[in-house]
Amino acid sequence: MSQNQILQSLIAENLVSDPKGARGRLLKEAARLFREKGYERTTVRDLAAAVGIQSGSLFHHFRTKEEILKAVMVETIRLNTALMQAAMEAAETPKDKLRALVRAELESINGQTGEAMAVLVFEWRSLSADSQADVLELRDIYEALWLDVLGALRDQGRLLAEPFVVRRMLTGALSWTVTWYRPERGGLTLDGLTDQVMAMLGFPATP
Amino acid sequence: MSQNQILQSLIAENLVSDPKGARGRLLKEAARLFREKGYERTTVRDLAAAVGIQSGSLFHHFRTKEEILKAVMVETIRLNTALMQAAMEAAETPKDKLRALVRAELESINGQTGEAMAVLVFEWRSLSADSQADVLELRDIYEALWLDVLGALRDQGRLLAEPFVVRRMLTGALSWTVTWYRPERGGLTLDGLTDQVMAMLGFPATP
DNA sequence: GTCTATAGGGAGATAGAC
DNA sequence: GTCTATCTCCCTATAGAC
Repeated sequence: MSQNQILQSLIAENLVSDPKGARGRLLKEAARLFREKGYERTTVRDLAAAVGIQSGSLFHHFRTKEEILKAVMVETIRLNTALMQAAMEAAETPKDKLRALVRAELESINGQTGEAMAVLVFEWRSLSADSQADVLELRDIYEALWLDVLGALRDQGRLLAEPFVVRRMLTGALSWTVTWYRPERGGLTLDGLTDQVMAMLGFPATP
Repeated sequence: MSQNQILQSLIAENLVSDPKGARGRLLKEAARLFREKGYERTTVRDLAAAVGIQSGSLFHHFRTKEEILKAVMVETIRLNTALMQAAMEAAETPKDKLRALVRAELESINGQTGEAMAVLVFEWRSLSADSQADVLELRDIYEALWLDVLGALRDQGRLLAEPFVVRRMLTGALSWTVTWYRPERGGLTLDGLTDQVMAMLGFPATP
């Protein structure tokens, strides 16, 4: 399945909003603004203006501003879990699966859903404790994918560190790329960056 | 020089505030609150209450709230640059120097200055563009230390990836530990965590 | 150097017309 | 489903007394 087909099927199941609809467009703009200015500095007036309505009208779609933040995060995790699963299925060996996961996460962070992924990392504290608990449940599915693959590499003796530590280090390292990686400025492509991450972990690029 | 001696000499040079003085205590509380609730959600009333004064009195010490954020960041970088330099001087080989840097940065992030280090990472966007430029200058000195060591390892053929990419990955990975690493809960000591990071990079622990 | 009091501005959210 | 109008609250920062 292509990335677009995955998105379409999630929309059909009502797990993520159609980016063409009113709700989907708002969430997309919200992700952009939250990433750019931070959740707190983004006002409901900013959000409304970004989709061309008045601030009062927002509250027809969402009860509170925080509900918007939560929706951005929930839909992002749902989409990316599906993308990761698809990326892994195409790979055969644990090493190839790891590469697929790294590549897919870098793509999530630096591609179309990058703004929402950055929000997930940097605006976490702005989410209420209750909402955090809900979102964490979804995250566990996603993390299990990684731990399986890293565990297999560890069993093969090709990974010297503990899988759960490596996963947490990679979470930080890959998320952080959003602050510095600029593919459009030339230099490093997404595949090149993936090669660098694999090389850092001791897996030389196979040309 | 011990860590405490380094701190004392920076205080003597007026490069960081004495934690016992009024300014130093405020900055320490500010770091704690900014880390806990975020800069935007922390009010000047919160800051004042944390040191037992009224909000209006704060503005006798700092002209604006943002000036407090900037001071937290500047003093943190100054202290940590000095700590890193000292940590490196004690090591001989590039590998040992890398370990010393990793250990020192993990200690900065998870030790006494951890709150301020986390603020540096997570509240960056809350700093005005002008202040960001000032702080970035200080950061360059700090980063050069890392690139020298990673470059030496690369020359030795013991590092497969590009030094500047590895440094950025490590910045993310090590900063991220602040969100999950809890030494007091047992399990992993700071040295153990350092070993894990080194192992991840392909340098087995030497017992 | 700290206090009290308050100015001045925006913030999130609501109500009811269309 | 969007508009206008507005409520209420709380934020940063200032002023002047002590």
